[in-house]
Amino acid sequence: MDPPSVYIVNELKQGVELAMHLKSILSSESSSETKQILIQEIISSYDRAILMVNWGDSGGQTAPLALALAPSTLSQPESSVSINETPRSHEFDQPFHNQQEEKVLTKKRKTMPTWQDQIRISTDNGLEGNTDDGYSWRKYGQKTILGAKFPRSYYRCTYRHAQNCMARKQVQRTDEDPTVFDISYKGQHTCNPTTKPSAQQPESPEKHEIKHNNQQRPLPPKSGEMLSNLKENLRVNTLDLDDTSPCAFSFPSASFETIENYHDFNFLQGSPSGSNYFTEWGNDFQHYDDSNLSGMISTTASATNSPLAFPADPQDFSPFNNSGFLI
DNA sequence: AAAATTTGACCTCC
DNA sequence: GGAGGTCAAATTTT
Repeated sequence: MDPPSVYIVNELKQGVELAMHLKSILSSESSSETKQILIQEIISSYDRAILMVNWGDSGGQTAPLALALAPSTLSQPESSVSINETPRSHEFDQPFHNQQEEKVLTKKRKTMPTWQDQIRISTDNGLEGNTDDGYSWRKYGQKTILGAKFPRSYYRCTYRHAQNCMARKQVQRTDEDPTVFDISYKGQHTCNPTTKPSAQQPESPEKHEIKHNNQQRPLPPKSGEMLSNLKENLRVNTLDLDDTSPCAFSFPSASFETIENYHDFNFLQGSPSGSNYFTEWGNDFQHYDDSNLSGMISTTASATNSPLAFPADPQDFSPFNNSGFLI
């Protein structure tokens, strides 16, 4: 489904407005920082518009999460979000009902996750806690990665067993900037957010590395709140989008059902292909690598003191809500 | 005591 | 065989 032109027009209009704003302050006393922000916003706005156009040409595939997350308002200068379509692999294994069956048929279990898409989010002040996405996660592993200075941590939804929620994410501090974290999401949250404790959720990936600040904010956040957080903390950079064109916009169409709640991306709704992920999850509960059909979203984010809301999973088909963040 | 994290072992893929 | 991902027992934290 193509994004309605109105969205594209809005982005372009915003770009124009921002440019005008910038023009008006160029000769003023405004700090160079403010100008920089405006410039970045202008660029981001146009980038998003371009993305939308490209997306529209991509044959009905959904746009990347980051596109939806792209803030339409000025954001804090120190934050940034960039989208990286980074097809890491292709996750098209056949769905199996159990591991045995899978072994019999293919002898392979797809342990290697297949991260298909990557969104880069980064903020400046490298404090932890900023990447809290509103979901409750349980760390289940850590691995040193070849060539990486810092180990990668693996998390799964706290409600994995209680609610068969197979959502996972991995976090890795980037080599270049220790204050920046790579956060990749995989799978969908099938847990019912409304049943989650309203207070205290562990969670930010980084919390494991630095356990001091601000953790425990109520979860899951209301969607409005999260959107607000996003807008306040992130800036979108649409770099690298074209590098991986073959896989760009490869999210299952349903992915945006979550996102639309934040940005009114209603045009994503009703995509024909999104309805069966859920079933697979339910049946294939036992193996860890079941999210063949799901797109992977990864973000690079450095934490800040302010919690950064981020939809961990764009494909939440939970019958309870579409946003995945309903209270 | 329960929940969460740590960490070495195990598994699968390349 | 190596790398990355996950499991699960041990340990730590709440």
